[in-house]
Amino acid sequence: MGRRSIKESRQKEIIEAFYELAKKEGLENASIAKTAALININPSLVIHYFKTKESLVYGLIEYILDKYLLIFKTPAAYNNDPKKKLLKVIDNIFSQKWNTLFDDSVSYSCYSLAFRDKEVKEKYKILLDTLRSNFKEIIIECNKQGVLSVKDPAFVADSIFVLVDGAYYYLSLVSNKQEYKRKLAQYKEQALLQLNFSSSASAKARSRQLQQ
Amino acid sequence: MGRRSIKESRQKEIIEAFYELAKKEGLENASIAKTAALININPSLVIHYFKTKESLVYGLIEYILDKYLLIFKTPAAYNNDPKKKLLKVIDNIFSQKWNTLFDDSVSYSCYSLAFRDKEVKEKYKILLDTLRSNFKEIIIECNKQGVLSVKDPAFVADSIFVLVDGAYYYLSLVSNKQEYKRKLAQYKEQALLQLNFSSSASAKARSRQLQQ
DNA sequence: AAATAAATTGAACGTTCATTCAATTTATTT
DNA sequence: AAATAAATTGAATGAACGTTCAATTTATTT
Repeated sequence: MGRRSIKESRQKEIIEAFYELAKKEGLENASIAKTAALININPSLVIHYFKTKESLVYGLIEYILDKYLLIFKTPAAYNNDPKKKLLKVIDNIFSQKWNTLFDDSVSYSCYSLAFRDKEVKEKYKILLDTLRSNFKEIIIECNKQGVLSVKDPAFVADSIFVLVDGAYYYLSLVSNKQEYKRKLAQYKEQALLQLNFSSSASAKARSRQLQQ
Repeated sequence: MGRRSIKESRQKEIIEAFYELAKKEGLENASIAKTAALININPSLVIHYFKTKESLVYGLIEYILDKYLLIFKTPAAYNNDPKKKLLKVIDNIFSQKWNTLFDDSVSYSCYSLAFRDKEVKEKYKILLDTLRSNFKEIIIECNKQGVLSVKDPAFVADSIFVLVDGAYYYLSLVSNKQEYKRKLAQYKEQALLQLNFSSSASAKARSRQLQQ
């Protein structure tokens, strides 16, 4: 009896507000008071749902890490077509949506916490390993169906995510839209190249380049 | 006349203390008061040399960015031997010293400021471009001397730094020392592979893998 | 020794912070 | 309608923050 609990939805609402605030002003400037003001609630209500600010930040990190897995979201129709699935995942990774969603200071600020917080470090490690593992599985599926013949799927999956993380590290600093677009396309091609998918002529030229 | 100014050395001293503090407690928890306490000076002396905390952070960023260029520091004797120089630079990048110097939360926290601060963004962009450019020049030297035949030095230089940044993004989360060492060696080999330098048998195996 | 200017201190300011606690409101059950 | 429990508020706390300003100390020059 008593009132129905809305704990989970309220927590989510608060985390989302906290995230929006952190995007605008930086994680280091995102406070409980400002978060509460953003959604017109009392600061002590935030404390009621997250006992400390620390646990609010943990909530934010889980929220962010969950979003990363969205890159594997592909139409159900692709489930029996691993090649389509693989290409869609790569599209997701190098899409404009993905950029604007994850090229932000909040991700890097949260990541930086891993250096001083063992729990955060483990969570991030698990995520990066999960991303690689999921990708590896798709490659293996492609191998089975004969649309790909990658000898070491785990190695290539790792290589591609290293490429992705390194690519965005640079891309996030590129202000010129033209340059951004060009670079993004180039990195995407390099990813496809690692799988021996490659469409454009320039990609083939680069393939020769890399193989000297 | 009057007293001799020690502005520059004092500023450097303060920045270094601020950096050490930020390494231990995180940039977001590094305050002027704590910095002053660390070197036994008055907090207002910090303000005297850096008018605002913001400019102290700018100083920190410049301090950090300068350190990155140290990877190009090689024995003067290598100046006429670009191959040795190139290999030494790669050694620097993948060395333990480099790791402990730059695998820290402060670097990522400072980097994250680029998303909200145009000046910081430009400084980082210039640094990353400088790293690539310097590396490219060494490759070109190697080409000239016939010890390398890289067709697109700029492209390869970019690829290698993307690899480096992506590699450390993952490596920074690896707690297991064995795994760290193994992965670091693997990424180093991948860098050498991009240049068609490759020593070990496993590297050659991977070369075949990548070229299918 | 007097003049000078930089180095340094120390007290004080208002602001924001996370967190506490008791009180009140609101929805649901009996 | 009474009981119940969660939702929410509001006031208050002490600590830390960045910054100010005037006063003092210290080293150098004339």
